[in-house]
Amino acid sequence: MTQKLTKIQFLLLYGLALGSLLLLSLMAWSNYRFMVIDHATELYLLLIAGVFVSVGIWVGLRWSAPTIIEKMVLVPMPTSAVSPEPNQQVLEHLGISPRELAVLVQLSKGLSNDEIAGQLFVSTNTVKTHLANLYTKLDVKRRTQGVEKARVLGLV
Amino acid sequence: MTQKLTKIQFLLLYGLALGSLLLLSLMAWSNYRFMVIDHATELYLLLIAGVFVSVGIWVGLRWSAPTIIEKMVLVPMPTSAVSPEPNQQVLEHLGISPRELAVLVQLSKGLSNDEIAGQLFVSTNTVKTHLANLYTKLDVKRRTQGVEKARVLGLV
DNA sequence: ATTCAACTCATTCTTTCGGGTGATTTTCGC
DNA sequence: GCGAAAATCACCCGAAAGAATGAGTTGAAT
Repeated sequence: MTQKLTKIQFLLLYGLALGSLLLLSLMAWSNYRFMVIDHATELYLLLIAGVFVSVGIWVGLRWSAPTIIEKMVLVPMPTSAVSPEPNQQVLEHLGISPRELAVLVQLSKGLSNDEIAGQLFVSTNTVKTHLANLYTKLDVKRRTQGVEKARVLGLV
Repeated sequence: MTQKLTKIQFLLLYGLALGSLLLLSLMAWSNYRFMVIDHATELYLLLIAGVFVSVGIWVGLRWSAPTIIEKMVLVPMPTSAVSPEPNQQVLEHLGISPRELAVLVQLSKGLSNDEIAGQLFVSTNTVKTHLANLYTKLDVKRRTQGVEKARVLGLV
C-alpha cells in the first residue's frame, strides 16, 4: 500500500474512470434519464471538463518533464566566470546520463527518493536504480557524499 | 513515430477502448434504440473529450515551458565568493551549540552517523540526538537538506 | 545550593536508503 | 530491421536514519 500504483494499474483505472465519466455525461447530456437527475447537467459538464483538463495537464507534464533536464544539459553554460566548463567534460568522463543528472540535481536539493520520483514522474524504484548507478560512477557510498561530490565537480 | 505503438500508447488506447466498450454495453443494455436515433452524440462527446485533453496538454506544456528557462538560469550559478563570517550571527540566531556545529561540520562531509560518532568520540545515539536538534533548528526534514541549508547559511 | 543549559546515552519504533538481481521498454544509431 | 545503451520498474533484504521518549551527567551562573 505504501507502494504507488503501477503504470498498468493506473491506466486500467483510468480507462474505467473514463468510461464511467463518459457514461455519466452521456446520460446527463441526453434526455434519457433513468438514473440521473436531469437538472444537474451543467455540474456534470463542469466535472467532465475539469477531469479531462487535469488528465491533459498531467499527460503534458509527464511527457515534457524529461525534456527539461536534457535541454539543461544540451544548452551551453553561459557562465564561464568561475566555473569554466566542468559540466560536459565531467559528465562525459564519468558517463553520467541526462536522466541520472536529473536525479542528481534533485538529490542535491535534499529531496527524498519519493519526492524525486514525484518530480521526475517515475517510480521510486527507478530513482533508486539511477542513484545506485550514480553512486558507482561518483565513487561514493552515501547520498550526502554524492551531494558533496556533485557540488565540487560543478555538476549542480 | 509512425511505426508501431509503444506499450504506453497501446495501454492508453486500451483504456479508452475499454471505457468505450463499457459505455456502449451499458447504453445498449439500458436503451438499445439510442444507437439508432442519435449516434452522433457519442461522436460529439468523443470530440469534446479530445478537445479537452488537447487543451490540457497545451496548458501542461505552457506551464512546463517557463520551468525550463527558470532552471536554466538557476543551474549555472556556481559557488561564488562566500561571506567571510556570517557564522556567529546565524549560529546565535538559530541557537546552535558548539557541539551541534561540530556534528554539522562532519555531516557536511558526507559522513555517516557512526563515522561522526567516531570522529567526535561519542556514541551514535548522541549524534542522532544532536542531529535531531539540528534538524529542528535548521527547519529541515532530512540530512541532505541540512547539508544544503548549512551550506547556504555559511555554517560550513 | 540550586537552577539551568548543554551534553550525553539509551530504548523503541517507523521510515527511508541502499545493494543486488532480473526484467521489460524505449531510444537511437547503423 | 537490429543491436546497444538508456530508461523504467519490480522484488527482496539488510542497514541506516529518524522520531519520540526518558534520563543521567557536567559546568557554570545566580
